[in-house]
Amino acid sequence: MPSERQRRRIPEATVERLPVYLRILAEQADLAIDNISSDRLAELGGVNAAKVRKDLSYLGSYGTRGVGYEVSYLVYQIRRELGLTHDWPVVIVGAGNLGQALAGYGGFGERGFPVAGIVDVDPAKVGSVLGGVRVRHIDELAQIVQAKHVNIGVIATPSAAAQDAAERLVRVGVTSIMNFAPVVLSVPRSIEVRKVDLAVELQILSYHEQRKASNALRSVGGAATTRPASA
Amino acid sequence: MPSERQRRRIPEATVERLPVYLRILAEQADLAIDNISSDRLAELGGVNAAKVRKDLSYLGSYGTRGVGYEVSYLVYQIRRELGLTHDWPVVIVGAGNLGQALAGYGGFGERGFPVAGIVDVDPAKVGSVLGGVRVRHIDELAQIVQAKHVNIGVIATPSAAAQDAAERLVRVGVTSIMNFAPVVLSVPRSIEVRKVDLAVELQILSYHEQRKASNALRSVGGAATTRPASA
DNA sequence: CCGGCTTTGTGAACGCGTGCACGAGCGCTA
DNA sequence: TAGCGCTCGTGCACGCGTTCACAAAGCCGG
Repeated sequence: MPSERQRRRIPEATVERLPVYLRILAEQADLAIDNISSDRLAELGGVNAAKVRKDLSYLGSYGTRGVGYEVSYLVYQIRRELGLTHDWPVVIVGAGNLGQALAGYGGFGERGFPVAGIVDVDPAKVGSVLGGVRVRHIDELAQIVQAKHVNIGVIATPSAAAQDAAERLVRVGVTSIMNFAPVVLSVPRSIEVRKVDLAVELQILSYHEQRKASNALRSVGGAATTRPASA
Repeated sequence: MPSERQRRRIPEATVERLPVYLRILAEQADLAIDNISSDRLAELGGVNAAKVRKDLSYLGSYGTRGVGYEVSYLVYQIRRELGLTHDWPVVIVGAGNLGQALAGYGGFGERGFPVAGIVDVDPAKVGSVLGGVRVRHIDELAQIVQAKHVNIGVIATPSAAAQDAAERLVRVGVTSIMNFAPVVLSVPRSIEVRKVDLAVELQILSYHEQRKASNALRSVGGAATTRPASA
């Protein structure tokens, strides 16, 4: 008999896909679909069916052969594994353009990540209200984090202030950081950091665009010299 | 003699790191540092030195043994490879909270991705000005894309509208898409899509937080039963 | 109750990315 | 000009992630 909580480590690549499955499954549940095959889930998620099955197998064997997976049960299992059985309040550092948009974006709270607070160094910004949350001074960070039991911090400051923001967050006990500033943060190894760098994403797209362009040029030039006679 | 343009394909993993190197190198150039070793670059970028050298070797061999890399030349080479020798105008679809923040965020233009236009379906939003760009109706998408030679589109719509936005973008000739909506887009294979899903990022952090918490619990419980007598 | 159909779960092979280790090459100094 | 120290470039091995392919297992119709 396998141990009930065989908490074997889940590969990082799988962890990154589980939220996608979860969203799709939740949508299916809303459509009153209570059973789904790995094939269908793979199609909706844009991935390989074998990968879906292997990913889900890390949670335990919750499928039924010949039938598929029970949507609601799978939703429950994924939510449990991702730690989404309760809310994770987040604190946003930086009330500039991006910080304001994040605070105003309702999607966070809906998905279990309510904005516990937003702080800024600039006294001029303190006091204004964004998305129902009042901007407070960064010196109140510790108080917010402790009062609301915040574990996750979001850095939405300019690049120059990001490292300082990270250090403040770590100092007050935050252990996970989502960083929007285009800098490499230096933090203790125990702190989990996810970076979201829009410029990097655009530059990757640029690379592929440039590649398409130069390939197109080459194939035009190459066609004249390498095209077979009439095959 | 190796061909001058041995355009061997660059691994995707490397492509994703080149923008980071580029940013660091540009910073070093601003500090009047004109030479850098792979070791130092690795340290600043938070990666392995061997990886840096291997990544850069895909661009050609532009380093000098015993010395390092010439910063300005490397900047030039990376920019060339990423297709950053000229601007790539982008068009933003969706003038909601996020679209507004993106348009207002100056970082795009600075880094070579000027906002060529921002469009929305909602007539009430059309006409207002965000970050110096007037919001136009989505029916004008084709006109904007053609007039400004846009190849890259940014989807900042609600989930329900994202697929339609993607199809419109593809139809008017956009071939790269950055998607902020939490949905899997269905587009032709030739279209490059990068997704940026904030909820997914937070859920990944949640997983690690939950893991830390359950590990802490287990080690406390386990210590009571498994701690050796006095070893 | 049995045979066929469907779909899961997973062993195994493959390919990509990472990191080590070291030879090759360059500059500096005496 | 010779020797030395430093750093690049890369062959190689290892590990992770992906995918195929198939046996195991459940459902259903006759």
